[in-house]
Amino acid sequence: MTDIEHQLTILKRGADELLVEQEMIDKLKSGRPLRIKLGMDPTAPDLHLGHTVVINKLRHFQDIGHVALFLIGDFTGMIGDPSGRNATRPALTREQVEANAQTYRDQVFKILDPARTEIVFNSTWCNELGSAGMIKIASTYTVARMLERDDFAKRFRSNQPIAVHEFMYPLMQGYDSVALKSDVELGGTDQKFNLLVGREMQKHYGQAPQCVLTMPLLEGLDGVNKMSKSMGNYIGITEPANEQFGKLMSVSDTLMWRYIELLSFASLDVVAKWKAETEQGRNPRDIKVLLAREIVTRFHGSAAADAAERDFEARFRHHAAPEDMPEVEIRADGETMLISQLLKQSGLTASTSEALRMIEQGGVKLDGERVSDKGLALARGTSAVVQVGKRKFARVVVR
RNA sequence: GGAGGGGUUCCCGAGCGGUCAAAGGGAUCAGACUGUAAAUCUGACGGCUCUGCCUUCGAAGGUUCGAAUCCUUCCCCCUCCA
Repeated sequence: MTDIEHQLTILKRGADELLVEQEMIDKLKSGRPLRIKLGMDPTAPDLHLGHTVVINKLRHFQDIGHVALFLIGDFTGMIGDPSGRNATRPALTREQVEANAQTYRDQVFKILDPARTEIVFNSTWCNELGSAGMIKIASTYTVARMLERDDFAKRFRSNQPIAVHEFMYPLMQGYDSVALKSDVELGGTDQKFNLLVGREMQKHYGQAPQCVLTMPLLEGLDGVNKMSKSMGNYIGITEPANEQFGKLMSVSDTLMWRYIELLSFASLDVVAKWKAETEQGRNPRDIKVLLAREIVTRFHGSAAADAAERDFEARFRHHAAPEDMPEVEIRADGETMLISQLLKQSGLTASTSEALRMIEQGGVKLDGERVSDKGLALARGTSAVVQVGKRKFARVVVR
């Protein structure tokens, strides 16, 4: 396999589409470090694994010698990306944008190699443009072409409002490519239109058009919907190691391979070997542990990954209590406190009714002993490890 | 502007004067089985001082012994016509 082919294999791993492949090959052949653009609007304060799919891809490019341009869309963030939307996005305030931009900066270097990364803000050049510059940009694209875009077309057809400034979003994103002279731009599949506008825009400004590499949207823990904070099916990159480990272990066997493809840096040969082994009867659980370890190590270091694994083993294989759990002090009104009250007040259940239900269903344990008496009263001064279901623990003291 | 159809518990969706805290499905949670996987089975799924009581069916009023169900006003959505 030639060097170019090898690079191409790495870059196309997990990718949805590479446009235009021949152009990509030519760029790689030139031998110079390519400028790879990835833009993110600072809309959400915290990143989750879904966001990292495309950042990982940027890392792949770095690993074979190219330059990462991580663009924080502090200007475009204030327009709001209409992609995949059926309504205008609320614009962000300057303060929100800045706060989020800072978290992004802190978080992306868990993945990217700082030595080969330039962090750029598009307000740098967008603010320079002025009205005249904006009009010039707006003149490069037509309304008809803008309406080709599916989400705009749908909204237009169904008489949902499209504010004029929303047309500016893809144009400004495209102009970013001009300003950065990018060779390749990465994005999720939902970004395809915007990425292609970048090509048009570059041609218009006399540059060679960038190649476009789109990555699939990562499914969340449910394996169905895309990972998102609002669906609650995400693994945040700042979550504690134990949480990340546990959540990864709870992923289904099918989804596991998807996660490996899009999140792991294990080489394709290794992945192929894992697959072969599983088919020959190796427990997929073992592979999942490897994945969980890798991800936790990436965000918390290997010591934390060791600890998370040990904790996981203890808790779920040997049914021990976790190493650290919240400590709660509850004040009793009288000399004793009912177990249902304790559960509610310690926050282990949302309501008294839920507490009683959990006891009926055998989901409550006190120092490892299942509680079967709904009327159990605990004397003041009692201290115990209370467990509800498989995952909720607290060390509770009655005062 | 005109005509029609809707708003029910997290979501979808039945109910159309009492037997309704409200069918069914989904999601979720607990238990069993496991690899905290999937599948499967069982159960739960408004709140509380829990064999009972209280608050829910877009909002506010009203009729009635009794309303998610009937009436009035208001708010919001959808479809068709202009």
